[in-house]
Amino acid sequence: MADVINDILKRNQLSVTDSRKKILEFFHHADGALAHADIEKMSGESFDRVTIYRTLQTFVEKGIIHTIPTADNSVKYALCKDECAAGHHHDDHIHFLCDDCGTTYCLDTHVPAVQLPQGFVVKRTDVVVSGKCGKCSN
Amino acid sequence: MADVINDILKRNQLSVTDSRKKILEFFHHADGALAHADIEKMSGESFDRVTIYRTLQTFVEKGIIHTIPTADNSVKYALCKDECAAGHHHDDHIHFLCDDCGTTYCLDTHVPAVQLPQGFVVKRTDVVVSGKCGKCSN
DNA sequence: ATTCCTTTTGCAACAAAGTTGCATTCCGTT
DNA sequence: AACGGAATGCAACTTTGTTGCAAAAGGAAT
Ligand SMILES: [Mn+2]
Ligand SMILES: [Mn+2]
Ligand SMILES: [Zn+2]
Ligand SMILES: [Zn+2]
Repeated sequence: MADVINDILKRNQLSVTDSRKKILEFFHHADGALAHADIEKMSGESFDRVTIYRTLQTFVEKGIIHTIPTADNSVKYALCKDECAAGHHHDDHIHFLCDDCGTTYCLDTHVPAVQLPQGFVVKRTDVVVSGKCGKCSN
Repeated sequence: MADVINDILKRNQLSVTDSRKKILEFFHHADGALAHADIEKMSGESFDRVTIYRTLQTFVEKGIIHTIPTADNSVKYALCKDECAAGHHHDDHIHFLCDDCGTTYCLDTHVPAVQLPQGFVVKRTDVVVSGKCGKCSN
């Protein structure tokens, strides 16, 4: 486990620090996506708020995690499953936000190709579905 | 013009106030979606920041405008073209965010039906595409 | 036009979220 | 062990969003 974490950081030319290891572990243990606020709560007094901001930013830039837009002004983050590299994300899967339990899922469904007007160039497509997840719909 | 604005408010059982008229006009004149910050800049000293928050919230509840999630933690708002009523939005079109000019477009393309795992119930689907718009891609 | 009641607004105070600069500490290498 | 660059913590600050309450405005009735 510790090896996996270590590897990810080294592979991305990032020095292995306590905060980075801890935050990466949070993502690995989490069953859904995490918001900045989630990490802040989980970490308690371990490290500074600012460090979390900077770490998340670094991870996104390196292609270790990706962002998930939500309708309520709260970006969430999740591990990139696909082979994402610095500056080149390929997280073309759809996301699901459960209105009940609040969990954000990365689903295996690929985002569909969308039809756009003449001249529009697609860089990124986000599909965010909300409703009730499997656990909450019964 | 003033009549149209007036009608929308009355139809939704909202009293016709300066701020509501002005904000509705902003949306009608805008070629794209507007963020809270945009409206604040446009209105100058006309009315209070809090009024803008409350007005946007009211308009969303009444089905006059709808929200558009973005990856950068800034919700945008646009007029509902479709027949949306209080508590029942039907804005099932996709959105496009231009990375160059910042404009957010409501496109006429309908959101696709997405395949979800067993037990997942869909309430809302947001498709947000980003890249370069027609004006910026040349 | 005046009155009356309800809704909306503005203000102030506050809370939460995010940013920046800089000194200190830590990491990786020599 | 020592060094240099990168990461962290802290403080100060800005921006964004929320809440309570008194004043003002809107709409309906007289
Ligand atoms: Mn994902
Ligand atoms: Mn729209
Ligand atoms: Zn759920
Ligand atoms: Zn553009």
